[in-house]
Amino acid sequence: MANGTDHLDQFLTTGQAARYCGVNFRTVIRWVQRGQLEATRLPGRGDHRISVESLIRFMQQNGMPLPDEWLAAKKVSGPRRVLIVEDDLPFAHSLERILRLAGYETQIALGGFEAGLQIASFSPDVMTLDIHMAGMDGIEVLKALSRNDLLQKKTKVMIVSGDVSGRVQEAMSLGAAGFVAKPFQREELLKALDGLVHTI
Amino acid sequence: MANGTDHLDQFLTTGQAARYCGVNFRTVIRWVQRGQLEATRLPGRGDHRISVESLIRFMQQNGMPLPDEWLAAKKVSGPRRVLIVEDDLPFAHSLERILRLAGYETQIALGGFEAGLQIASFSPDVMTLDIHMAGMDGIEVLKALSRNDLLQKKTKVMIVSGDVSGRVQEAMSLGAAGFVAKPFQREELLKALDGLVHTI
DNA sequence: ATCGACTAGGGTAATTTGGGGG
DNA sequence: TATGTCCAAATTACCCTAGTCG
Repeated sequence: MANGTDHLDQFLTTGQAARYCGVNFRTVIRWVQRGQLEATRLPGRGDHRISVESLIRFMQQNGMPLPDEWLAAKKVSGPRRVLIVEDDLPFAHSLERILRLAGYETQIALGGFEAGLQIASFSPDVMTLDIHMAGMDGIEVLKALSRNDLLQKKTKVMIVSGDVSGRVQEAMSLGAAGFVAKPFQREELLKALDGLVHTI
Repeated sequence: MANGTDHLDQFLTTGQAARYCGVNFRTVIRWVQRGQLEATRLPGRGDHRISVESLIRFMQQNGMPLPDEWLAAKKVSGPRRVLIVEDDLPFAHSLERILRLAGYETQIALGGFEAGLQIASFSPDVMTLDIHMAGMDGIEVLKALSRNDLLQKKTKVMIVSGDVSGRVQEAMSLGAAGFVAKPFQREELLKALDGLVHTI
């Protein structure tokens, strides 16, 4: 236990997590108790075990620098991932082409249900959302994200829309993080996305 | 070796169990000695063998996260989970009441996007799907499930609908596993569900 | 400047956990 | 690789102090 690099680098003790964060282990315990950091407890004394993924998420959310070893070990995401939610397939593909050329990983969801599935499996950093899709309501997506406490937590929402009417205002007030009007130039899109991605 | 996928994945050594729990193998031995974790001993040196079921029970009782492989392999049993996809909230609640009284765990999704999110987080055994919802198309949900290779794999789909027109036929041909016409009697619903659940 | 609430960290004793050599 | 035993290190809960912020 004097050892910091155990056989199990999947789970960390409070002391190890504390060293990574540069704080006292009591502080880590408080983060856990406040529900800011996820941890499980062992039977017995109730020791905490913190998964590396949880800690990385926590540190990224709080703007803490990640240890170089993790960056080197690629435990931390490489290219940013964008989920394109769009029922107009040709348009989705053109979006995809632009984003891939710019170095993003992309995936396309043709509807709300698929978007929900892929949020979980793809864990995108950003979701572009057309709020005028047949068979689904972008506003509902935002509300559902809020209900499930996922908004801004992991995935930011960028509205892509042809109208600039009240619906966009509504979407922004519901927690969307960005907006691009259709039609747009390649640079506009990338600039807007870049702005979002660099706040993660 | 360190790998958990041995010839015999039914019984684990202390070391394997320890890796799953994120602790040292001595700690596992102590849990066994304290009677908190069930294990059998081999003749000879007295090696411990821990059945996967015992370990799952132990981990669940102590709120430890189970490895994804086990969740995917459905080694984890428990009450059957039903995801109710329904935008008519009063009706959804009455469905929920019936199912909970029958011992199911339930969750309600108010739309397609939420349904997608919850399929991932809730891992339901069955999803009841109204194919006539405002703002979403049940047929699209089935198609999306197929596209993502999830149909029948983990979650079966039971159509709940008021019409018996061609759309239901279409849904069944797309891979829905069951059907209940609205309005229904409590027994009809449970019987249909029971049929599905016991084929899992 | 003082108050109150909150946060980070220290000290202690009791207990659990983990390491080394048999 | 696993076990039993002994021992050292780590962790916890509890209480306390100092610093911060409005």
